[in-house]
Amino acid sequence: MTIKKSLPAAWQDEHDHDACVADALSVAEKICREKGARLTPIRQRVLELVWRSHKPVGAYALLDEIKPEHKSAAPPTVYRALDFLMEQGLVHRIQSLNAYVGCSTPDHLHKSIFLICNDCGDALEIEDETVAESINEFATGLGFQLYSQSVEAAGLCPGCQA
Amino acid sequence: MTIKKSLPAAWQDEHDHDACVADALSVAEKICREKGARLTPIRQRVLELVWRSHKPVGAYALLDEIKPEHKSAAPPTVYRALDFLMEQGLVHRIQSLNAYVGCSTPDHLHKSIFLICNDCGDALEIEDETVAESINEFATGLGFQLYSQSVEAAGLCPGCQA
DNA sequence: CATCTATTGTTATAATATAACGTCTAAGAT
DNA sequence: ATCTTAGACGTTATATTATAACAATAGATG
Repeated sequence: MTIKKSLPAAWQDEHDHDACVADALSVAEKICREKGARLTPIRQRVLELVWRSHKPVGAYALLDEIKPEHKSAAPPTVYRALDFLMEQGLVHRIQSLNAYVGCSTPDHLHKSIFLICNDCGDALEIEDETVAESINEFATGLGFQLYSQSVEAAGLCPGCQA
Repeated sequence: MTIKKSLPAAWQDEHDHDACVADALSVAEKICREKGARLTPIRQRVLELVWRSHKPVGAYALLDEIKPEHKSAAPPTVYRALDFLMEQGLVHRIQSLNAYVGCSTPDHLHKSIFLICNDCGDALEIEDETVAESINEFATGLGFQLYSQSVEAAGLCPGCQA
């Protein structure tokens, strides 16, 4: 199931963001159930907030949103939830922003490229094997054993080039 | 001029690191002279320390090295120098580590991939157009105007797989 | 020399992230 | 059922990374 389209339209496509979030949550629930991972209320709430933001969101911004409704929330609360969600592949970290986004296609393992708009701050996740495979070939050719990779590009999205 | 080889041997190749650093400094001097950029003593020293480290090095580690010899050094001292060096393409930032490395081939613009060893912490810069071009095609196809890109891979280098 | 701009000094603070340890809860074992 | 245990969460403190803001100085340029 694909939640966000990896297409030019994706940047204009604001239509059913709430439905998107709801989908993401139900998919997450299913994935965690299958893996025997516990999607606790805090974790679920953090995931929901990450998705609602729909732009990469910082840990402390999430904390600010959670605090009113969860008095005991502190930085570890959020970071633990984010760590869990990243382990489950439900959330990605955008390294260049120290921020987090919901994974568009959490139902299967994949490599992604992020296109990050310097103007509006939106990040588009592109599921990709081409680039991933090139990187893998480089690494293999050098005898390097690859565990993970991060590909982030910055620039201007179509809507912000005006 | 290529300072560090982008080859498997690069990981074993400790031979003439001092010469490497000296080369890097003289190349940097030449580049700055050509551009009319001022490679001040502080900036030169930071560049040298980055090169001496030969692994990605954090800003505060650099600060600790500079303080004894430069009493007025403070975080902005280092960050300003790093910003300058990055603008000149003499240093790269490793996003996944919040750390900095000397650029292997500062004499010309290029796109790089970093292979980062999770065990020894070494980072190998690979000059690359293949991956860069793939990313560029993705971006262009989506109407995205690309400014910069960051490709980092983590794993185990040949020497650390034992 | 006068002026202007880039660089550095200095202090303070923002922003991001983790350590360490205690408590509680929920799931499986007996 | 209750015991046990591992994982989750609470809590406090602190580490790490980075920038803001403004003053002082040095270098280039006319």
